[in-house]
Amino acid sequence: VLKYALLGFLNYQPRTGYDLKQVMDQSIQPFWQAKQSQIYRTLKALEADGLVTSHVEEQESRPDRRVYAITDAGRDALAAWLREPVTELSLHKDPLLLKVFFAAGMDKAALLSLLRVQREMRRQQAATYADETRAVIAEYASAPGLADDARLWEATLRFGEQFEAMYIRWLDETIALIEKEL
Amino acid sequence: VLKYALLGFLNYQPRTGYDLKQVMDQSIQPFWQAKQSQIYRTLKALEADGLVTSHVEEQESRPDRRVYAITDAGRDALAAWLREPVTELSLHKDPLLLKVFFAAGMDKAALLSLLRVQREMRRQQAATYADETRAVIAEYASAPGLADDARLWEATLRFGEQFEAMYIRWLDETIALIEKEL
DNA sequence: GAATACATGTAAAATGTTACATGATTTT
DNA sequence: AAAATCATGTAACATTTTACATGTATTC
Repeated sequence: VLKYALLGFLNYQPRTGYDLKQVMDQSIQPFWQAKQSQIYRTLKALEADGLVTSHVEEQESRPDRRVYAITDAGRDALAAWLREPVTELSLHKDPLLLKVFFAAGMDKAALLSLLRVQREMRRQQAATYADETRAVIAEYASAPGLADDARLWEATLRFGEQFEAMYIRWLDETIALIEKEL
Repeated sequence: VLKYALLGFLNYQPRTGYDLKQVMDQSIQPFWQAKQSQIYRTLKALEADGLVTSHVEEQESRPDRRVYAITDAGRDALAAWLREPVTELSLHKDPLLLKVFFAAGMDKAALLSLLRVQREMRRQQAATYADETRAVIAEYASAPGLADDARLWEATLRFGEQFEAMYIRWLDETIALIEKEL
């Protein structure tokens, strides 16, 4: 799937692996993530498949950049993927919830601490979406002809915000439960 | 992390790889999943590390079962993991949201269909949690001495339910947005 | 008669993470 | 002067998924 995320961004403009990592972290982070090294590897695979091309731009005082651009075949592949139905549910893997599930044998104070730390991290993440991610989207949206795109970007950002809000509500509920009843 | 999930279940009672797959799918599915083959492999790794032991039970007319049991070292490893702070945010990877993000070039009707299919899948998942998962938890909770455990199991189940409810709300919102404004 | 459940596993491919490697520029 | 950021990537390792492989018993 990372392939299509990269094609999606390259469909707007050519970029380097480094650029792609930046823009992914600033936009689709709530529902897709990839490490730098994986992005480089996937770009090579895309090039081998003829879905992108690349050329090296020489630079002074910085390493040369390899800039990738989408090809017509790449655009076709992206469009085909978008049309494909999504038949599976997305999966969430969460070590914190796993710990809560098995926490009966645990010290109550330790469990509460785990939940409170997580609450702070979630609050911070929600703030990042509300400030930074929203600003990045607004900036990209200012380009002409991207009004429809921006509407959809905002919709996905709202998903991230609502997810964090739900998570924080659940943490508050669960902290209260443990304080009172366990 | 799967290691600890398996240790967590084996800490209640010995089980086979097959059993573990069943119980995982019926309880922690909202926040952890593993394939059968991965479970078998991880059990072998746990045995090599001395955290579980196994013995073969012969059966007529069915393949022999290899039953795994947790060791003292395994219990220690589980307890140590539970105490470890969770420093990272859990990540959600969702191809549907990725498609929405890049859907500007897509046919409006196709996008709406994608969202409506997802809505039905989420509704179904929420129903499964409310009926089946809740029943399985209630059954396990009826065993003596598991009242505290059951409280925590229910808390994690509520997370699953609230996640699905949030997702459905977001889908309704987004479907309405696209119908009206795009 | 076909599908599902029971019950086990291996092999290969794909995906994801961590560590290594380099070196300039900018900030503290 | 040290640390962080910009900018690029490779290599090794770990995890996860998919496909293959086998065979009985029970249910639809």
